[in-house]
Amino acid sequence: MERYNFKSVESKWQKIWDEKKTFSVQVDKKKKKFYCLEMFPYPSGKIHMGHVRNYTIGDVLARYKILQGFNVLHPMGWDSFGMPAENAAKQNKLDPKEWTEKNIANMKSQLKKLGLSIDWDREISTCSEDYYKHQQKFFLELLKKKLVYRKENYVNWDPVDETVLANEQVIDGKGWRSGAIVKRKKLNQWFFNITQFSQDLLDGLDKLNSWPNKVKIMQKNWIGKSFGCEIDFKVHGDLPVKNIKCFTTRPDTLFGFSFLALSIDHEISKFYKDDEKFLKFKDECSKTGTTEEAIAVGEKIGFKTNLFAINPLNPKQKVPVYFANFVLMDYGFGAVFGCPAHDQRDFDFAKKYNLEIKTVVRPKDENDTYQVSDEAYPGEGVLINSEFLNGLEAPNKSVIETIKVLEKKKIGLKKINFRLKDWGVSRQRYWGCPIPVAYDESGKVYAIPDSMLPVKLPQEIDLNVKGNPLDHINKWKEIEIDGKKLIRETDTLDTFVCSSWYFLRFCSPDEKDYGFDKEEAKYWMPVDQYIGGVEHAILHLLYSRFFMRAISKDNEKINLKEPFDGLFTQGMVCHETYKDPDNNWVSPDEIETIDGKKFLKKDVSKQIRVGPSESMSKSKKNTIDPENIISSYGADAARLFILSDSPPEKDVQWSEEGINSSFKFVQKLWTLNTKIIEKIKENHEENADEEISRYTNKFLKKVTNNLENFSYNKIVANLHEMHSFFTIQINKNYKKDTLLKNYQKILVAMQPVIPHFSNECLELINVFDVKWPKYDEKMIQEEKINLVIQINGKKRNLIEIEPDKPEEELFEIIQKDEKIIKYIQNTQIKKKIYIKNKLINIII
RNA sequence: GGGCGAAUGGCGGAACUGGUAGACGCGCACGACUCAAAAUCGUGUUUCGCAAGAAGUGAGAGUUCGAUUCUCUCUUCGCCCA
Repeated sequence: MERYNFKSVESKWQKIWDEKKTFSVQVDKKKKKFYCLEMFPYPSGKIHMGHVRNYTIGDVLARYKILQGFNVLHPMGWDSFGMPAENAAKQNKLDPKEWTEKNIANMKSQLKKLGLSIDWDREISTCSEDYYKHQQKFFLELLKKKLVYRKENYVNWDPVDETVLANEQVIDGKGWRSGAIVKRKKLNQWFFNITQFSQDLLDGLDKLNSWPNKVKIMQKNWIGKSFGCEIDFKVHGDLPVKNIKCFTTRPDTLFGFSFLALSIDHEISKFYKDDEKFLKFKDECSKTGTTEEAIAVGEKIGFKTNLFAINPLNPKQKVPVYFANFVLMDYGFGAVFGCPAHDQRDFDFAKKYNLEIKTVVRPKDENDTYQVSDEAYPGEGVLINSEFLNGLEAPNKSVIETIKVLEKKKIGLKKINFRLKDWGVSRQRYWGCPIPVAYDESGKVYAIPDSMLPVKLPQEIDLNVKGNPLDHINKWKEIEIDGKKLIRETDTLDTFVCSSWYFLRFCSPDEKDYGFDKEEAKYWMPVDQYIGGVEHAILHLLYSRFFMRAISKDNEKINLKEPFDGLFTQGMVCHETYKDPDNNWVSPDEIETIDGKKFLKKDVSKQIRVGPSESMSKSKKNTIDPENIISSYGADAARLFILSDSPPEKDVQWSEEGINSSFKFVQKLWTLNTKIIEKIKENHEENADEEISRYTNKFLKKVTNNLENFSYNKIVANLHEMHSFFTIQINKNYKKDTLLKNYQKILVAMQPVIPHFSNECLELINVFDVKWPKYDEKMIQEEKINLVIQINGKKRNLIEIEPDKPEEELFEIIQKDEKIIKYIQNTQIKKKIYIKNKLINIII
């Protein structure tokens, strides 16, 4: 028997798909559309296993939907702006564009080898002028709509990459790419006014029924809506300041007030701009990052002012006003009132500066003499030591009551506050989309006119300069608009902007005048199923939701809020980790297995320690190169394995044994296929036709359900079961037609998972135009049913019965059953429970 | 500290709305083929027990005729936020 030659079969079908443009689609209003999209990759040079998993999952869905008759848009593109290109170019003295294009070409050929059902005619790359031209137009549109603005702001400065980082790009006080400790720096920045949509972005989550709950919760927490109160504190002192505004979610703890803390950027700091001690303090503060986490972990330090604030509920009480490093200017008003007893940061601060710690909330099971001692008590309870507020349930009732009092006295105002901040999009980098504005001498902003778009990136640049390379190219910077000499903006846009609308561009990638065509976008949008890593749960997905709203505002071309109707977040690909005796990481292909133990290939005296399975990473050397896997096992085997071992939303463990087993399974399916083709040549009248039809229908039902529920791992199990069934059944006799028709359906059902194999086998039986096979519910009804017999809820026997037998009849059978009789003789039966066609439970 | 989720054989994982726990795969063991090995095929594989049987889904309780599934308490782990 001929072995299955995956190499020739896979390349044959890939060529056919390419040449016939099998997956190229057009708007067709007669057909229902399905937009299947996986998060597009950054062209780093090579695909990794994470890509293989992501795109295989998407491909299974896309192919299934195609078979179901949908008009499926399944595009692919490149998120091709960003720092790795610039860094690589710097190191190797290359052009970032060349480096990127080379990577794209390589990755594209790798992806093609996976046999994906991609419409490559729609390929886009965010670093191409065709793409970023439209992005610049969107920027200017947003500028007109006042959704983009410029302000001077403290930013997270990455001293290694010499760029500004968004808060969410700072992890543990370090830059997400460089790992360098982040510093504070004041810069003029462009911002997207995402906060204008805070409430809308929050409300929209409720309607996203096909999104994972956890992602919605993460976004909700990120938006961070809180209910509280704006309080206007009266202040005394030797500065010309009368009031300080604060926002607080806990106005009910005002009787525990012991200091007022200001951000070092609060406007009051202007009075201290020549105070050396203050400047020293400010310098100290800038060493702590601006992230909430850095502030929570870092030491709380303060600088005492000459001001005193008055407690609005207790005018006799005066408390000191400090500048403190834990207060952020962009939350609330850059001022917080300190209640040390019930907030841990305030507590730490009060301890350090010897401030009063007055307990005003007691836990429910304590009495009124309760006092906070070693740490703050931020929990629920009852108000104490708070005069007319005493006895109120905190915080639910007490907050509302206190706000009422403050509003009556006209010193406070009920207020909703959001944690979400505006999105700073300026990056001091070359390899990004230029921001299409210019400035005159006074700093006035001028939009670059439409006729001068796109603002192209200059070529032949020197990347080995400090700061932003664009800043150094005067020839490019200087322009003239309407006879006015202006200087261009040299910052480029955050690459998250590029990925905030690429799904729109896929609808009409060749549209010249605008980012998308009205009719095409109307047909294809929204994305029906978006698939990607959960690491983008907040940033990319929230930005895209914002951008969709921002573009839609006052736009006759589109009016859509949510770009992604369905979302699926897949798990990571993991692999065991290995270390040699000297504690160095060892890669899997440097290892040899002897008698179940692992040794270093080049020195077998050195045994390898096997560590836990962890997400594949270059630093731990536990990566597997997909290209090697595909060339030695084939794309179908790789697809089969990456789907088989775990549900798609969970992490999967890559293993040599696993891919090997999938490879063997494809061979086994081929052996079966050969046998079946032989068998089809025969025709018998005495037959097992019903059995095989029944099985096929059951199989199709399972596979269909598993496809609908993203239980792709179970489809692989279904295929194994099918293989065992047919391997045994093929020895029986069938009518030629019955066998052919059933087997054909099974081959089609394989198509989403192992498309090359399926197409090849279908071709061998001369089937070309296929649809997703429907199963017949009638054929699934069992002719015999296994009835469970329980005594006191424990299974004691299993009998085979015809369905829908009357209860009394069953009971008679059971009473004579030898396994059951010993339990029920000489005892009284208290109760019988009968679940039709399932079980009988006898209680004795 | 808060939120979300998870915990099932040696391992990855099945079990639809409470109704046969352990599908399917890996690994392992035995057997067939072979001079031998690899490959392939077959059989077995939760634990204890020769067996009949008993126990068993992180721990403990509860609801129920019946709980991996529902409720409560706890433990451990993961992710996100702090």
